[in-house]
Amino acid sequence: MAEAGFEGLRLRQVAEDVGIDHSTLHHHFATKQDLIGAIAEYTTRQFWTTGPETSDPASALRGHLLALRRMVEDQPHLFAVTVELDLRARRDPAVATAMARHEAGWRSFLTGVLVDGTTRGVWDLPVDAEATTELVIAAVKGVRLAPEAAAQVFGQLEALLVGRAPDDTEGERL
Amino acid sequence: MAEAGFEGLRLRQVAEDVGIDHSTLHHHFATKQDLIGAIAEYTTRQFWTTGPETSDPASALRGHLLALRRMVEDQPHLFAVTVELDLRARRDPAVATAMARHEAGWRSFLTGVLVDGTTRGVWDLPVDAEATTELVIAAVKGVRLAPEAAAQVFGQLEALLVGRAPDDTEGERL
DNA sequence: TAGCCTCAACCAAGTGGTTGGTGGAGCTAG
DNA sequence: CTAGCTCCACCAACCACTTGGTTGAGGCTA
Repeated sequence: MAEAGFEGLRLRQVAEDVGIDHSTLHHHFATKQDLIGAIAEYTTRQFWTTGPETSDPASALRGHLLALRRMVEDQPHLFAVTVELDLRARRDPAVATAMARHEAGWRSFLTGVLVDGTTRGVWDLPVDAEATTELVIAAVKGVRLAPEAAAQVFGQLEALLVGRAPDDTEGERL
Repeated sequence: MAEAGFEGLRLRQVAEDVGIDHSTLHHHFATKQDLIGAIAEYTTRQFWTTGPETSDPASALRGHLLALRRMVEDQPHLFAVTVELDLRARRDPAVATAMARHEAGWRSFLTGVLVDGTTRGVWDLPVDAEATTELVIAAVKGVRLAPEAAAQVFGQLEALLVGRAPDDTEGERL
């Protein structure tokens, strides 16, 4: 998937990759649609990572960004598939709902953290919670296409929001 | 293209849309590759808009963001194709070079403006030129998938960088 | 026997691409 | 004017191949 994308997704190839006949594949997934639905389901589920509990909005946001950055760098293929899914969602209702569900959770988490920070006066910038949520989501979605720039993007985003100087070479502190 | 994407791009369909036989299409574009190359060429060329000349980095950046926002809102199909191209570029060298060329120009423009602003001390935030360039590019690329959030994303980005309160309902001032 | 899981063979519907040929616009020589 | 010629855009028919999906016939374990 991550290599060929949906455009190059062939049932025979998938079957061969897992070492079975392509007709056998139909035994597990009745139609190609079902396979794709399962892919969408599986992929979005991969993002269910429970970050460390933090009551501080700033470090919560920082931790979230760091976690995303790590994921982009360590599992670029996962994000590659996500891009395919985002595109596919435009024409495939099943994928669309899976992605919408996934994104709704993400969105509410981000907005929650940002609102929390605003009420506590953590940000020293004009931060609109919803707008910033969209900004972060857009930035992450965009960086999926260029994982090598992940460090820069996340670093700068963090600097702007949480007010820390961007440096890529910080240590292991979580 | 914007509707079906590359995955659904069929020469016969394209030919029918323009009212010719599919074999005639081969008369103009020898192979499907050639057609796709032409699409990439044409699409990237659409972004050659010469913005208003400004010596002020802040308003230059603001104008750039505004122009992009307008484009996203007015020609979402154009950006839809761009997403397809970005994805295609992963496996198609021809598309990759076209996109790389286009992106290089964009990148150098952004970095130029940001560096300019830094030397003049325009930004009152820790703005790393290259990193911020990547951030802006990532945000724009991400927002293509959700044009309805364009106003929020660009507004917030502008607020963070140029330091203006995010409001979507400003007037026609250019 | 029953219930899965597996496969080879097959099918209809496309797929990109090729071939041979048609008809009209434009040019030139008689 | 017109006969002869070359382009050019066009098409119907065709080809080799791939696609997702089906069928029926085993095999394996319980």
